[in-house]
Amino acid sequence: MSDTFAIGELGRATDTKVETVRYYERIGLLAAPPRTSGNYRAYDRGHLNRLSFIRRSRDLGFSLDQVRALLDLADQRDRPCEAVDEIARGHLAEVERKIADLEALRDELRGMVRQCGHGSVRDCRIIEALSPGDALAAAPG
Amino acid sequence: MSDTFAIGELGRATDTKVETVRYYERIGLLAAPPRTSGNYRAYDRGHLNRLSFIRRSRDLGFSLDQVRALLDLADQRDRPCEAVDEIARGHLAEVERKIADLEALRDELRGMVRQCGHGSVRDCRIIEALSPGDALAAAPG
DNA sequence: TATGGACCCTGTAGCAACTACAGGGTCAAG
DNA sequence: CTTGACCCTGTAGTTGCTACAGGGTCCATA
Repeated sequence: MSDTFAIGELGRATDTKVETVRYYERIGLLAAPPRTSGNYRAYDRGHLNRLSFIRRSRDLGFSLDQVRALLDLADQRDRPCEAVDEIARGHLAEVERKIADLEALRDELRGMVRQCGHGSVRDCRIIEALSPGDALAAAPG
Repeated sequence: MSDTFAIGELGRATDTKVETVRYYERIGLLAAPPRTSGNYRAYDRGHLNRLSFIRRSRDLGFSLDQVRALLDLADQRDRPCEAVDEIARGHLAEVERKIADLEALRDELRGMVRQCGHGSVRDCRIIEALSPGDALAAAPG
């Protein structure tokens, strides 16, 4: 029933390592809380909300800079939320690009793995696929 | 028609920054070439092949450690290529996992963006989606 | 009252995989 | 003989943490 809590408790409540909480404070993402007489950080519910927001955003893949911007925007409750939308859309576009890249990658890897004849490295299609085309001739053999 | 070339040329030929080439040398991925009288690195076709292999592997998302392993294996030409196959398969599984993660992420982001009513931040669904459920009550406002 | 263990503090260094200087040396062209 | 493009070494920065080392605090238990 305490209304403040120490860093370990905060970490457990938000699934965040203690070092990470201190790191967020150091880079100015999470406000420094008041200290107890023993110099322990004393967090309150506001900090908990803030950190939850940060962690959820991070889980969704927003960068720390994006999280910072989102936090700033979340505080300007009367402003139009276009900027928020833009950050989210930008991130979505980024994620979609990454997926496309990874899918191309996956297809190439699948091709490589499929062609592997389990012979010797000499005839390995994977090594071959990774080697430069006309340069093989110059390789020591 | 020179049979050796300087680091800049090597970089251009493999789409690699000069600093990156030196970095690969420093971490022992690319053999240190002989030097000219003026202490310039003098690369030959073997280095070019090696670096091409490295870059192609990196483009395909292999980690430097994986690349190192692939290079070692590629040199053991008489060994069976199972180890190569295993690295490729492991990497493929990793890529597939990443794609699945990103697709889940994308769906969540799409949902958020779709619901944005372009009103004020106060009513922003995106911010809401990022905020902890029961914690909103405690937010100032 | 002492002591043990769980927790907290600061500060620094490490991870991947580069990238970007600073402060110099080399080399070919004009 | 100077300009400018290139090269050299060494170090520090990037992102987002994570892992110590070397201490201090707090609370329960003997």
